[in-house]
Amino acid sequence: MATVGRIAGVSQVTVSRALSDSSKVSPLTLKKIEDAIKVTGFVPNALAGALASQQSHLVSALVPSLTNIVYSSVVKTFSQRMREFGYQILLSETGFDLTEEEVFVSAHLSRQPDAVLLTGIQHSAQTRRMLLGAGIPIVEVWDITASPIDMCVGFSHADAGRAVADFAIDAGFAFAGTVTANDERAKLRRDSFTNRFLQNEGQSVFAHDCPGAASMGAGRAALADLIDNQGLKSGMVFCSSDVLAQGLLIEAHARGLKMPGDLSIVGFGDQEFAKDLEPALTTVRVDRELLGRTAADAILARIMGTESPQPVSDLGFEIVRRMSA
Amino acid sequence: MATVGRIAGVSQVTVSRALSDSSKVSPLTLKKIEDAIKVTGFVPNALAGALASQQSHLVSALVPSLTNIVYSSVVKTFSQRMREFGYQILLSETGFDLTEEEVFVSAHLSRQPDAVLLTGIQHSAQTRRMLLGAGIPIVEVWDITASPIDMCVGFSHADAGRAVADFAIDAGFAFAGTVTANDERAKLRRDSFTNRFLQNEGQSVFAHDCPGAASMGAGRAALADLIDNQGLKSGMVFCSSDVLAQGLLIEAHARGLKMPGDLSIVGFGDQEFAKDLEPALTTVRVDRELLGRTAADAILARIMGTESPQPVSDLGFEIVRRMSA
DNA sequence: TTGTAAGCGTTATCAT
DNA sequence: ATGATAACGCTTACAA
Repeated sequence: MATVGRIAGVSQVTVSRALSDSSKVSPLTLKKIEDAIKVTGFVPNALAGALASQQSHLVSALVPSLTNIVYSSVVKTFSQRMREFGYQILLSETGFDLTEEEVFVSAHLSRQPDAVLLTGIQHSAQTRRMLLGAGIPIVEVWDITASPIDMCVGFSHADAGRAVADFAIDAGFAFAGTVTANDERAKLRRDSFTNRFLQNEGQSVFAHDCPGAASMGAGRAALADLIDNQGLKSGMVFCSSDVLAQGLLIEAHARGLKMPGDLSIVGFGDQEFAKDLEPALTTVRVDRELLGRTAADAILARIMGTESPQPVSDLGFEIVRRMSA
Repeated sequence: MATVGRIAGVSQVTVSRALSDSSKVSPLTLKKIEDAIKVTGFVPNALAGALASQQSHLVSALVPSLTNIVYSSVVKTFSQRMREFGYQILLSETGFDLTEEEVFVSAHLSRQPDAVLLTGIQHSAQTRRMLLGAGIPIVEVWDITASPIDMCVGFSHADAGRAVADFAIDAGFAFAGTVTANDERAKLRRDSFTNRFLQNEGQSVFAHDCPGAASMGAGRAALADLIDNQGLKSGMVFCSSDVLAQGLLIEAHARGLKMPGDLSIVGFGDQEFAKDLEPALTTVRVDRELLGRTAADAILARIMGTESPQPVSDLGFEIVRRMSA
């Protein structure tokens, strides 16, 4: 900046002003400064700027998985919205591990982010403490709780599980199955589904828990297990994700099963491909774009300080009935 | 740090030393400092540290899409590897747009990253200039060129297209089709496939270019177009991604087509689900984990300065023959 | 082993 | 409208 100033014939501060608010310098000097910047190829040092202004324009985001579109799509809209306001995203993958998350939170916080986006409402005590101590807007997404660290935007997984159970009961199923990936929120849905189903007419629920992440292969294996080992003969199976459900669909096809005749399948997430499956997948829709945007807006509202954002926003969900169930 | 020092009864520098290299302070003072840190809940300011040391321990990564697993899986392994060495990732989505990329490069560079990861070898002149001027390791992934900005790791898309054409010729197909998403590298594969196929026994190539990103729905629509509008009756169709190929598979099933009998389909990427499709998908395997790790290692080697990394590494690809072709 | 002093490249506060 | 000066919170000589 000093160099740019020297070339433009002004002081370093004037260059700083020109860059942060061009209306604060005269048109003539602005022009000279712009020229000097072009000549030198000057790129401002945002680190120094952040240090001096106490505003990093950096937002930290922690997700369980970068490769799971369910999470990455939220980050996508979140990033886009934050970017409109000049924020960049420091992104890390915690892998569903609270201890890892703690390490990342600490590392991210040291970069002085202006806000933090977390996935889920389960965090270690130390994580909560650090976050609270940072004194910046914190938003937890994908779930809701009456006592967020700061703010949260999501929906009730317990409600979702129950809603699918009611759907199954209404459709007259006596038997059901669950196929669940290794994800806390998925387990929550599974449990509330099972409880509700059994409390109402449901006779029994066959359960298959996938050891790792959701994948089509895991879905195929799950249905094979349910049928071959657990003796599932008919009914509706509730999968913790559309990808898993797709695996079941393929395995069912391979076994010559009719859907929904012999077997009904319900997914979760309503990913783009769900409607294009054969049969089209009945699933639970969650508006992930809205999730990301709402999270961003909650943070922005707090940063701008104009409107005080509501601490918890329940975005709900919707069962989309298609052909598979 | 000054506060921590005061409590521990030492100066601020000593605290800095204790944190950066605990062996540089006496065990006794180290203990006192550690206690003081615990009491105060002190978190070092990485911004100030980076400003002073000229080392941000931040690495910038630019990808076309966050939600396309093909790119996110590379970022995943890249991040993991970089993290082992204490680097964090500033990630942005450029959306296949060179002008957007330029804006992001400039924004990222202002944060003084220690290295940059770019996707592809096509960049605006201004982007190249800024990157070169930054004087840090730059690695371009997913493609190779004899003249990278700094380093590149990937494979030849032209070679891949030709290899699939040869595969088609060897299998005796006279007719072929291409289904291509709106991605420069995919178009490159399509063109070299088509040229090679026609130069050798191939009679004609039906082409469907998807307007937007790859999706299952786009794949279904593509096959419908190829058959209903373009008159494709048989042959092998080369898709620019496994997701697209999956869409073709589903559409073909829905039309009662036999595969590979009536139609043969080849995907690209060998995503996890490819082997679990019905029929299992013949596709081109690219080792994305290796890609991410190699990119990270190239950067690390340059940063450490011990071994001088080779500027371009060709990781190749492999046609995985399964049932669909 | 520890401390002092200078400096990293900005922004903020006051003057002028 | 512009400039001088002091932070911002660290690291890196250099000194003790």
